[in-house]
Amino acid sequence: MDQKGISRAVIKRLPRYYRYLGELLEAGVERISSGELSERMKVTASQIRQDLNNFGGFGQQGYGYNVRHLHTEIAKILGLDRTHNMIIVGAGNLGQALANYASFERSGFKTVGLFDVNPVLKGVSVRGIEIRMTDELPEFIRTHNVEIAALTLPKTKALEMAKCLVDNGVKAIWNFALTDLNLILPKDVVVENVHLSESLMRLSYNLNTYSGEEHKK
Amino acid sequence: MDQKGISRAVIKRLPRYYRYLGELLEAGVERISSGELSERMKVTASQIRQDLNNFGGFGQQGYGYNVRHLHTEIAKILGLDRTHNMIIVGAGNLGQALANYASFERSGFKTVGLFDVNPVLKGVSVRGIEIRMTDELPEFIRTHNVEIAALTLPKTKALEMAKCLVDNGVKAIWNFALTDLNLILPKDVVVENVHLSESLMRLSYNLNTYSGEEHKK
DNA sequence: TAGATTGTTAATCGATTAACAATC
DNA sequence: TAGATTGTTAATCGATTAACAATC
Repeated sequence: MDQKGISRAVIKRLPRYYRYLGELLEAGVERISSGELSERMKVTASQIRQDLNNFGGFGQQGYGYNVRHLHTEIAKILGLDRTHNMIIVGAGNLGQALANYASFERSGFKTVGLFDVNPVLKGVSVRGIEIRMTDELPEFIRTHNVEIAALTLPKTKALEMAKCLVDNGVKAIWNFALTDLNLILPKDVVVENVHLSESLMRLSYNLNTYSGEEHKK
Repeated sequence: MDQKGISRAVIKRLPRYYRYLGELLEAGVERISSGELSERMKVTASQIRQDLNNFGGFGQQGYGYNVRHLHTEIAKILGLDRTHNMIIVGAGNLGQALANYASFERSGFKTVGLFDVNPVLKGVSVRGIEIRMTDELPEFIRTHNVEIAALTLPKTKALEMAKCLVDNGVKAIWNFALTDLNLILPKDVVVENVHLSESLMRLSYNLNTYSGEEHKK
């Protein structure tokens, strides 16, 4: 259950495997070989086999992989076989957008609370979740078994809030603020960054570089 | 101006350098050495020097890097020295959240239009931008010099819409839909994916793996 | 059994780090 | 000039791909 020393590159690819397997499952496909999957996903079959074998022998020689089984196993690896309670801290546009995203719930990420510092938002409901003030956070975290906090606050407030969350038992931060929380928080707190403006800059770089140019290869 | 063959890993780091340099600039720091910067950013000085030297010798022996100059140069590399017109296709929660994000504008990404298929949204304004119906897209793209389209539609509609956008001259897609557009679009169209649910799954994996465990090193 | 396809080892490729000569 | 720090080459490390023996 506890896999250590698996490279970040492998982990990054797992959700994509999971997605393709889900689609195959829906399409009623029972088995798939690494070769077939590699064609669909445009990666090498070798990579698929190497990646999966980090976690165990999910396939069978001469047969390939059972789609349903592999899908279930990857779900377990990613922790999608159980529910994770999540709160969203910062009920601005982005925070509310996340609260409205029903699809996270389907993967087991349940939004149990929505918080903000702005008193104007107090009591406003988003998809049935009432916005609370941040002074209620410590108690709420303890009483609601909160594991994950999505941080959708301006960078100026993010660091202090992150510390507060961690002090009160939050184990994972989904960080949308443009600051490197991981450099400041205890090492056992998991941080996943979504830095939208950096993503947009990479897009812009590629636009600069490839645009107008004939694509080689 | 046209850098070819620069690795994706380097590009991924550039926006972060840019951010740190911006902060130094604001703090009034004039010069910085790779060693000093490496300490702040928790990367090796070697990596910083290697990365920057892909684009030219921005430093000076015995002195280090001039913060303002380096900041400006990275901006140029990332294409932040000019304005990019962007539209947002899909005016749901996420689309509206992006439209409200003023900070993109500050980096030169200007939201000039907001589109949806839902007639209920027609004419609604978000931050002064009126929501239009998607049948107006082709003309709008041509007349407004649109380079970038943010795709914030459900996956089912994303592919068809992406094709339409590209047919009408969009060169870059900022893709929030959970589908691999890059596998289907022409190779000279730039795609940058923001797959939120995959990000959340990686967070969940790490939560599974590191939680409770004493951190080694 | 013969054919297919995995699991796994070995080879290659690319990215990171270390070292140091060049030079401001 | 002496000291500092870059730019760049060489060494190391890690990730990807290829190959093939194991096996269903």
